[in-house]
Amino acid sequence: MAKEPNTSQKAIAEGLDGFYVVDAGPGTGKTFTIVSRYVNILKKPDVQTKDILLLTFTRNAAAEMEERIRERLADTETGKDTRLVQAGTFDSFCYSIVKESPESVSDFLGFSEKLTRSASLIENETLNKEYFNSFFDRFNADRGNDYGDIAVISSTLSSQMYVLINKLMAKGIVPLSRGWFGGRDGKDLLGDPDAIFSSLTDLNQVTGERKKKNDLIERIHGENENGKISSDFPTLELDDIIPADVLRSAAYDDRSELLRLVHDVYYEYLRRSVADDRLTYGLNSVFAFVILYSNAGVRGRMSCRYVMIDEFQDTNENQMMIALMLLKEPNLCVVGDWKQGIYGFRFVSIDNIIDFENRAVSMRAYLNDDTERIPFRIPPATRLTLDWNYRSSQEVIDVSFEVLSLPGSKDEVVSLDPETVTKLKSGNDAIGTDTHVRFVKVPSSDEEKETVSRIIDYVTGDYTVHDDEGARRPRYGDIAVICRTGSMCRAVYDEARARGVDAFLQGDVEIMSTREGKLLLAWLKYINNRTDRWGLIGILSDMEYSLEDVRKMVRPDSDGNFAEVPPEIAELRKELKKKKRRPTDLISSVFSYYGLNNDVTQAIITTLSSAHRSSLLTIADMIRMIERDIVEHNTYGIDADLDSDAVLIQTMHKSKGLEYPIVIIPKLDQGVVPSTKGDASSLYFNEAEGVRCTEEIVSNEGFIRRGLSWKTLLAKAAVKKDYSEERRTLFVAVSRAKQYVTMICGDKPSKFISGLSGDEYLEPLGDLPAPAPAERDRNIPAPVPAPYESRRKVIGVHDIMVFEGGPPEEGADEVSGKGMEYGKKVHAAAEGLAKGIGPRENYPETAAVKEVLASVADADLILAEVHCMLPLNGIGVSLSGYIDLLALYPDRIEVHDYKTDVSKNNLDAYRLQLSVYALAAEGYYKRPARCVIDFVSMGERVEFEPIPREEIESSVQMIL
DNA sequence: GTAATGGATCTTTTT
DNA sequence: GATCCATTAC
Repeated sequence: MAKEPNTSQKAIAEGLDGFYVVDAGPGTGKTFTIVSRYVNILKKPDVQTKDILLLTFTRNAAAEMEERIRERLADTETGKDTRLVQAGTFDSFCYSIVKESPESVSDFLGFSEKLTRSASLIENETLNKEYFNSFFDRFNADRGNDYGDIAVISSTLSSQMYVLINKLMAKGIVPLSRGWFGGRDGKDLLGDPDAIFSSLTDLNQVTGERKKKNDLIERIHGENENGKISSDFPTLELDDIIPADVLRSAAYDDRSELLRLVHDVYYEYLRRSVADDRLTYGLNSVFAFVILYSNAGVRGRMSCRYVMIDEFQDTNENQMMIALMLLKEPNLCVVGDWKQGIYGFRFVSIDNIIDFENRAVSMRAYLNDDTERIPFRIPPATRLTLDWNYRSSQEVIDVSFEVLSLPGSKDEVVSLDPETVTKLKSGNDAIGTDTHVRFVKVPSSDEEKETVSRIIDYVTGDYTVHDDEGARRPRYGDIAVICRTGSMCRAVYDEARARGVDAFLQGDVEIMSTREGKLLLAWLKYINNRTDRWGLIGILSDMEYSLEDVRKMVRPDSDGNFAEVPPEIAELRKELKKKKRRPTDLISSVFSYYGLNNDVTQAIITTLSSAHRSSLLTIADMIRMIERDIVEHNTYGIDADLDSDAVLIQTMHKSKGLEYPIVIIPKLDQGVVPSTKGDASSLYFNEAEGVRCTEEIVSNEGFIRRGLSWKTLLAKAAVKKDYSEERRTLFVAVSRAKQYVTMICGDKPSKFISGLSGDEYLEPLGDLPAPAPAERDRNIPAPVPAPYESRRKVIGVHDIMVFEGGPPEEGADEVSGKGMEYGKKVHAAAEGLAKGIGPRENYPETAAVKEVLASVADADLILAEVHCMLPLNGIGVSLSGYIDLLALYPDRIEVHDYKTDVSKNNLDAYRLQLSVYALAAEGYYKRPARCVIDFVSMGERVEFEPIPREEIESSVQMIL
């Protein structure tokens, strides 16, 4: 990366006021430029950190951005208070907007129920779908009859309804008590019937489309024979043209009943979530929008003079409107690359960046409809382009750009406006001639094998990798295998492991379907209910008890007696039952009984304990959650161990934002890249068609049954395939590479690879043997031993606290004299107070909390609800928890924790808890910490020094 | 040129 | 079961 900005970087970093759209292709030094621009803005005499807001999408990107800004600010004299750099993810910023004025949501939507500041954001999508599911069941039972046939169909399509509603949220379309807000007052929900009609007309007339039309007629007649099509579709011969009135009724299909249903389900879902004080990411951003729209005070407090947004191609319409309302002055800089917009299926639209000016103008008009929310005219946007790529060789860059104009099927015509494509120049001069793009064709069954052979070839053959330290031979860690699908990733991974090639699968794994998941499930069932056969059977069969023995234990003999359960198991059950209220501890204990500690157990523990933290799961809840995950094939990410020298295997989507010297892209086969899959849902929403359902209730000759809507089938046929997003996905994959790219296809090469290669392919390498570790380049450090044993266990602080008189009540976070719900509310109010937000309700404790805050008013930095981690290296454990209040002074730290207890019975447990926080804070801020327990209900304060690390370690060991 | 037939292959998921 | 493409048939 250039130390001195190049001309285009400089132009962007120095254009400070006004609207800017920055086209930042891969490897163009985007972060560097944004950081420079940030510092330049801050250098202006009248600008403070609070005036600038920097938003991105991933936590990683936000953290990196913040870190690099801090680094630069440390070297730059700005004379400004730089403690509060505002850089974060869109979602976290939205969350803070929601916390700013949760009650506005109800005011706007007309609910009597109120959202509060202690609303919890549930990240786990399984839980969210389950919640929606039970809400939807109830809705259907109570009100299903009001919506006729469509409710009968949709009642079985809960998860599709959930997806649909989430898409509407992403588009900023919100139901009001009557009608819709956003989406042109709901008109968007009908799609574009005119366009549908005209392209349906083409089916009759345009050659090449005729076949599609005939297929459709055939399909409908076929379904008709099964009685699945309503009788109003005419009988047609294959070559007949479909009458215009038939096409018209398909395009302009009256869907008012369906829309009314979707509206009411959506509206009641919002109400229910508000009543339960429960947020998802989708709700969080809709509510943030609603609050900003309806509450001028919040707008005034949260808006800034300068806003910068990174990865702008990934914003949805809702987020763009939020961004506009966050501006005090017309100073907005959006940075992104439409060529890397690959999240269309999440209703992200690259039009935000491509059509930025027009969108901004029409959004402003819309948002300023009745009152001024955006206090300025949208200025003409300056478009700037970063044109030097410091990552890849020119050859790699050229091939990646070529992808953008390749048709995905024989008939597709790519319309690519050359104006919008800026060719990048390679600025990575070190590479020289050490670069290539290769194409290989092998029999389809050998694609994994060839992929692994190509990996081996790269680490053993005559290739040179150039990095900061100079030139050297490639090693496994330089290589990434990037696949379109998760299943191909797994296939390559299996082959690599089988051949002795170190590889890491960065994928989403069905963790609950593994042996680990199923064992845990069995134990949870058995703990929950001793007579749950499936619990005991699961445990015993894993222990290889014979079928006969198992049968005797779970099924009574003729006298009604059960055979005795092995004492070891019965004993363990007793032990585990005690940990019923500490799920993290319970789960870890199950795994440690089997000596299991690996990526999967790690992921299971993290998943379940974070789900527990946000919604207090009981054992029965966890059982349901695991079962649902197994049935629905739900997957969870597993963390990469980036230190080890291993080939990384990941999907194209996951590869975004990363770079590797060598990239191998296998399975460029027909139907795979580009993927020819469409949306298979019955109930769906897209821009062209609007909300539609492929199913309907059909009555034929007196029979009433669930059939297919021919109108929807026709409308679907009217939408042309567009492989643009597939092209962009491959563009992302190829542009990850710095030097070497190998693309592999099977017997049926896709249009993409044949277009790039001109159908010239290298011969397969066959079965290359993997090098023995010693034969690899001597420069390579010895391979890291299997990381499994050293994996760190993360335990919640509460799991090591021992309370007087037994563990706290079911689900309680901590003991509290006034009950756990009460404690939670006081904490939430205290967190609000710390951030300068007055409490909505006044608790007797509020005065005490204010006093505490007053006592730390002179601190440099006050943080509320800080997550902290204390690594205990001696025993391979990290303790995690949340600090209520952290006050940072130049020479010391104060760690506070509020307790609503009415006695000091649990002082020892709290002493341990705060000591963990204190040591964690000391480690982070490198200065001594003191602990303060604020018994806010009793109005007392207990101060002490943290207990030594060794004592904490031994407390942890007690529960391991 | 353009219908019919057969074979192969079947998603992606920041917070 | 949908959908692509290549092959065959006319």
